[in-house]
Amino acid sequence: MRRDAITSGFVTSADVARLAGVSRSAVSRTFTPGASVSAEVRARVLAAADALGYRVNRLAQGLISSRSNLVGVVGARLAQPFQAMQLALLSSALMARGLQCLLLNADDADQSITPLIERMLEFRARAIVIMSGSPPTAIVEECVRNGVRVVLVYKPVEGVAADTILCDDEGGARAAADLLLASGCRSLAVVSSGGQTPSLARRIAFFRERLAGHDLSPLVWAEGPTSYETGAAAAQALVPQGVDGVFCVTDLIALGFMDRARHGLGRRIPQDLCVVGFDDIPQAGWAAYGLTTLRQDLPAVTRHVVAAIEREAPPPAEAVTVPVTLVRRGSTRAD
Amino acid sequence: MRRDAITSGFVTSADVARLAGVSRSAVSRTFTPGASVSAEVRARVLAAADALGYRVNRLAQGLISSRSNLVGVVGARLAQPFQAMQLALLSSALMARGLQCLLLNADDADQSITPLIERMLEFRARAIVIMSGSPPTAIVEECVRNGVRVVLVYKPVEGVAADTILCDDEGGARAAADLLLASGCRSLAVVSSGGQTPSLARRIAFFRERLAGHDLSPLVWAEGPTSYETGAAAAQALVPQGVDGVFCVTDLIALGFMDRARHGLGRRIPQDLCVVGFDDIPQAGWAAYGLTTLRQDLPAVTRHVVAAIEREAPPPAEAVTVPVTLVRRGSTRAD
DNA sequence: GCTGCTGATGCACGCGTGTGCAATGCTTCA
DNA sequence: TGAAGCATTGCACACGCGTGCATCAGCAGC
Repeated sequence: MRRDAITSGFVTSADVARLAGVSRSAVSRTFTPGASVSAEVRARVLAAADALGYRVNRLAQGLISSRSNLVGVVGARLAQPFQAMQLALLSSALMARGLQCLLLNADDADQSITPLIERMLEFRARAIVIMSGSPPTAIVEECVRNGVRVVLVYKPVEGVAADTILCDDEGGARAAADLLLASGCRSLAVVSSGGQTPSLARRIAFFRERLAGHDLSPLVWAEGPTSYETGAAAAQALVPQGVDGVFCVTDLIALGFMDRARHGLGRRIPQDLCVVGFDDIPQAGWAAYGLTTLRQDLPAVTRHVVAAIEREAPPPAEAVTVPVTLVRRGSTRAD
Repeated sequence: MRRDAITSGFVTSADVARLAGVSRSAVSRTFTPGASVSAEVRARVLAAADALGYRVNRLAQGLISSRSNLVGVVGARLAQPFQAMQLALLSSALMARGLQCLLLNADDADQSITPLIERMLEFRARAIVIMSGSPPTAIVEECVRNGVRVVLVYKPVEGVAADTILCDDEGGARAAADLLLASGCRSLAVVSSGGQTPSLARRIAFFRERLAGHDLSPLVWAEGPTSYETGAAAAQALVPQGVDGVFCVTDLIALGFMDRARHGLGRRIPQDLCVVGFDDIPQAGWAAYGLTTLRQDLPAVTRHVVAAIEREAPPPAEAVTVPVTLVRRGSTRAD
């Protein structure tokens, strides 16, 4: 008993072929750009397809080519401004290229994102973009072996044939240090979270290194999640110690720091305290804050990700580093 | 020439069967819960699969069952806090149920999201969640006809067998009006954006209706995108007219309004001006704002969405309305 | 020893699509 | 007119998997 196209279920190319009075091949070719079909047959097929509401089954299509248009995107803390911006830009760019964005939320994936990557392999994804979590080398190698491109955003993995995109943590941290020093701050601190991602750790390290060149050593806060609340907690602990200049490795942390310093501890910014952030999320530019920060070039990052996915050649041996830009606002003093 | 499992490409169940010395059926049954396989064969198969790095092909799996585990999620302005929260919660909930979240960014889809839904149909998605845009009735009906569940979040479509989830715009708008009146505000305004979604339009309407019961008529602002900047622009225009109480249909708008009123126009909140928002995004609770707002129960919305996807029975005739909660903070005066 | 039953296993088919190959018909050129 | 070339079309196979059906071995009960 054949499926009844009227009653329910999806219409297949065989249904269309029957109605149009042609072979199934003709239907397939009609929807395949560059295939050889006469204008007359094409018209009949299109009419029949339209009448029946035919939609090509991409699952079957992917089965043939043994590769889908799916791109797995692994991310976490998607509700936070920076990650949300990243995802919005990336999903938009992928769609523009005809790629499907399969979103994998790593929030509940304690410890390892390996199961998420495995799921993408099962879907024969064309590529996997890692925006969060540190994938074990083994699983990345399995992806590469199977022809699934892996793009690591801010998450370097050693000795693996995957595209890696980094931002200029070094230049950013140095600029932050230089600006705070130029503002006359001498009692400095750097605020990060307990979850030390490679990028955040580098920002701390380069900031400290730069200060060490001036024989200064900042207080270091590295507890709690990467959140507004962590910034507030850090301010509560550090400001009473006389800190007059802070580099927060994330804008979100910086905003929490500013709020607690001002509204809880009565400090004036930038008169009593200078604050520098990192990322340039929209809230940093809001009038209540005016946070001086290091802007990440997210469009550039997105372009690199898409280029890595579409490139045919193997990934370059070296990571791409995207520059950051200092955006001066009211949370720091003019020189 | 058969594929060489060592060299490249994905391992198939036939490869595993060959190595384990069993039939391909045995491999399939090993990975099918509840199927009949002896412990000895299962062990051999698992060993072979592990040695070869076998991963079941979900594309082929979906082809068999003619239904995938994919859930299409249509959203726009994903970088904005509220939408980002929605997406974060939904993607997490879907993953917990073993469903895949296929993200469709509607930002570049001017006018119609129909092409996006069509793409989901081609992937034989199990369900489609519309968080943004107004799908034409015709395409929704096609989804339903093909057994693809459609869940409309805040986007009612008339006369269609789809689950619809609304929030209590009426109760929220009334609570906002009542609170502003109780605070002694008499020169009121309601601020929205130019892109009138059904939900936002209802908030305006019910707010006006409530005030009309007190013989009051608010100024209405409805221009620009639903953004922080729109709130600032509205403040610039409305505050000089003597407005002393504002209902912003979105927190993001409210924060822009507050910032301009305070830092640009020198008004004190709540002494000179009371502001009520809607949504309760994280920023509303930040110390710099303390925005009184109507909290949406996003976890409840998410639960309803997931329930609608998993339900076997046809969707209920009536929309589900999720209540909102008044969260009082410093942007309004105590009675 | 024979029958009936149960669990394990393999064969073969179908899911919906793309495509190589051969056959067919038409056009063009000598 | 005949041959060659080209565009078009259908047949048949392959993609990787799940599963109904038949087969078979093992075992209990008579």
